[in-house]
Amino acid sequence: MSSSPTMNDVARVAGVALKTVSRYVNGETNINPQMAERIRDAITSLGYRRNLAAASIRPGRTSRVIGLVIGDLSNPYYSTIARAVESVVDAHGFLLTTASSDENGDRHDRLVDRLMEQRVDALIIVPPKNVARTWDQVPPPVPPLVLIDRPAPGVRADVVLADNAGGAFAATQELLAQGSERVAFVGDALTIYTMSERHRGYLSALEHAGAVHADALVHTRAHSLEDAAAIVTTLLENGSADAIFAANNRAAIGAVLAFRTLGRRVPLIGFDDFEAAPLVTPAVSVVSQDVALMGRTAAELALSRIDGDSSEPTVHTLDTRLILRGSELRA
Amino acid sequence: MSSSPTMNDVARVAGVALKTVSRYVNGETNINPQMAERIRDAITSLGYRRNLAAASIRPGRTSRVIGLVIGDLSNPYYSTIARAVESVVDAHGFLLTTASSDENGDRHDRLVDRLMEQRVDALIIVPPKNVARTWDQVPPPVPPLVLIDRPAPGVRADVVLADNAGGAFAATQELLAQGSERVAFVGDALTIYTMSERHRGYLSALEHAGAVHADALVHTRAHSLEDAAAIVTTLLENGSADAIFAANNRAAIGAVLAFRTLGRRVPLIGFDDFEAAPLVTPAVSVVSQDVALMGRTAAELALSRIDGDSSEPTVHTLDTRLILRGSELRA
DNA sequence: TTGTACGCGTTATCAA
DNA sequence: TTGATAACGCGTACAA
Repeated sequence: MSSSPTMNDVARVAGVALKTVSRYVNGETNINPQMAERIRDAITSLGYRRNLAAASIRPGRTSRVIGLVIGDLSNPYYSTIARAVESVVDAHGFLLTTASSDENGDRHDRLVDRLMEQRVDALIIVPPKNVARTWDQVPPPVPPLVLIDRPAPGVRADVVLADNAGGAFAATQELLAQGSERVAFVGDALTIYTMSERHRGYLSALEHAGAVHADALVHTRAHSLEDAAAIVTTLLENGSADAIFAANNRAAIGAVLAFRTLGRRVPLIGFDDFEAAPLVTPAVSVVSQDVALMGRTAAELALSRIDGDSSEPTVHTLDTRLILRGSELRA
Repeated sequence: MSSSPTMNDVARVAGVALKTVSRYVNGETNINPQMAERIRDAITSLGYRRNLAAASIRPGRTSRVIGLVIGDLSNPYYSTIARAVESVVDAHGFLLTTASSDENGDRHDRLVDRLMEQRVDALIIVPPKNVARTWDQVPPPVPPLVLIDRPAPGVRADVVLADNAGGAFAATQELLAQGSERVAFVGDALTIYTMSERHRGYLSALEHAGAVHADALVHTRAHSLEDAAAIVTTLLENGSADAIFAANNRAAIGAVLAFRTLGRRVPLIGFDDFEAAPLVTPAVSVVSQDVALMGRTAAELALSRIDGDSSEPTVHTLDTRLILRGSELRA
């Protein structure tokens, strides 16, 4: 692996000064056409390529790379965000470095530090469920920061959220409107921001309709498909619930599996769409977040901060949409 | 946004020489404990952070970033690859910059150029379906290169492939073993490497069993769910096929939709697993590729090349696995 | 063990 | 319009 030709090599071969090559490479116009041609020839004959890392250490210059820290790139929710961010920043000439925290606070912090050492121009982040270090412990300067999906304590950053409470409200309300009277909440721990918001919307809809609210109807230990399926099986067998609001994907799929095993079902609405939802029978109704829009919005916020916008940080709460496919109906 | 403190600032505040700070930061041992403490204090009080971009331009030093160019990060196939690559390279201290080509050759080449200008230590690539520039047109030096999913013309690079032909052979053979006699091939254009391999395996199984091979059974225009559904509908309505080998995800899902609409079905096996496959009725049998293993293998190859391994490039063909869930059976 | 001086590839200043 | 020279932040000979 021979070493790369440098601007100096190009200058030497073209018989011009270093700075002239720099000008040519950076597309400046005030250049003699003959020199330009000599430079062009030297570049192609040497196979010269810019060294952006070297360029980026100059004062006022940046890496034109944006860092994204999410939970797990192989999770469709996060990969949709990543792709949306990539599309927007690419259109502005930025590369995207992606990193998965696995929701582990220490790992998240390590990745953030590494990205800052790499001098990314902005950080777009999904805060980990298990926060280790808070942002006020991070010494400045910190690059422009945008949070997705969840807020984080003690940060000065733009935040892009889904209307979790509103979506849960709409789903619960729809189940009640279809004649259900005891709607169960099946989800994960309420210490998770999105869960707590969805739970809030669920309670609010019950209250709004004057419907039954019993602790036995709220289940916050559905950490896996299997957990969710077991919970739903119990709910149906003891007849305590006559409809289910599944507060995330796993809970919804678990409910479908339980229905299939039991051979009977109750009205169901899930939160967050998934590939299988329209394909199962009955097709699963969901509260849909526009995940790609969340990514695009975050990317645009990051770019405008890079551009120098120093106005107060904003919170963007994006609407959710209730997609009814049949599973919300009584059997 | 004030500017970052540098090693020089730390040296000044700590009252030591620049080089001593460099030694401390790089974890060298031969350092006076008192100086080490003064340096540590200066670092925390200033909020000093290394500038890895600056470090990387030194001769013999590298960016410790690996570039990944895939088709579309929001596609589960690619995001699984990306995550697997990320896990492996992260464990070795590398960051991962991911970029989506959308299978567009020009875009792919642009991204490759950009990543090389950023001086990534290796490139892991899924060649685009529409190749624009071949690798022998890229001037050296080129970083270590690993190809995933498809070969590319004129490259010196390690390649990681799935055994597409073998998987298709096994699927077709299973359908024949279940008593089908006219197995249709529903897929995309045979100009796509993986499609042509799967088609080859399909033909080979037919020949091996002495089964019917008719041009009317081979359909290579299933570019979307809808295309596939239409093709399968026709095949069932005119009775020309009594089993379907769906050569990719979209074709398999399209077949399921057609079955549902028609109210009847024939034995079906798809290629490449998908989230909904076990959830629909009947659960869809598939040829499964270990996509994560492909990513891990590619990452390990890249790392060993970075490590200096300059042996001949290798081709790794990973086994596929036939997962039978019920859809391969006669109704 | 610590420090000096220089170079990495690039861009910016300023004079020619 | 072009060029000589000085940074940018860091690591490495080599000397002290």
